[in-house]
Amino acid sequence: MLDSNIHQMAGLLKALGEVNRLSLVSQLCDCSTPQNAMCLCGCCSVDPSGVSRHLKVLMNERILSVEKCGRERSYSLNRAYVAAQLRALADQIDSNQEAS
Amino acid sequence: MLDSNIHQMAGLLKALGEVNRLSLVSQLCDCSTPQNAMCLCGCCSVDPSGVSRHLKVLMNERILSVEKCGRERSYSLNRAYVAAQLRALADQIDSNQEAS
DNA sequence: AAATCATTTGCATATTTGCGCAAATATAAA
DNA sequence: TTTATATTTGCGCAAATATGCAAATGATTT
Repeated sequence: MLDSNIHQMAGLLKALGEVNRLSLVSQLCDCSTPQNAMCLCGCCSVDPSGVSRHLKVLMNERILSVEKCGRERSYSLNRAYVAAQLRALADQIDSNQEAS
Repeated sequence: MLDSNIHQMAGLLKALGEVNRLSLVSQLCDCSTPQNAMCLCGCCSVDPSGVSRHLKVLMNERILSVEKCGRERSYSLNRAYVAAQLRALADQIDSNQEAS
């Protein structure tokens, strides 16, 4: 596995590997429509500023997308991208064994 | 997604989401035979005690298995388990969208 | 314009995490 | 038994992280 890929993948996994952030992702995963931050506050025990920061981390890893709607911001999960990354890693783990 | 599953999954992702640990996993992924800790030191810039701690974290998340061989311990990647967990998450992300 | 609502940011703090070094432990070899 | 090798653990430290609160910002409503 290439070094740059390892860094990128580690960044993605680290962003997902925090309970409150994964709860946010899980919540967005169950919604077909984008959700704003206030609404997302309900699913994890963190105040709005904390949620805002977590969403920012998820954005930086391209896990979420935003759309501005008036004074709210609607977040949605980049399903295809995240799923593809996870499957790519799973595929490597499954199939990459070589001699020695 | 169930709360206990979120914690478990977050633990797995957090363990994988650190560059040196993911490098260790990547290294083990490329080997068909188990590797000992000294050998694994080469793939990340961490001293033996650090590697030992990282391996312990990965063990706690069931990502690796050990086998004692004399004074060495041979580590191997639990390919099926890790790949299955990652795919399960990818599947949920792909398919779990519901109304509203 | 003033009030209100949603979100972000500065600040302080507590906790966690990764790290190296040195010492301890475990096991094998001389 | 002494020595050497592999691994783990205690300790301290520095950096990163998560969090809440209060203030700032942006945008809508009254």
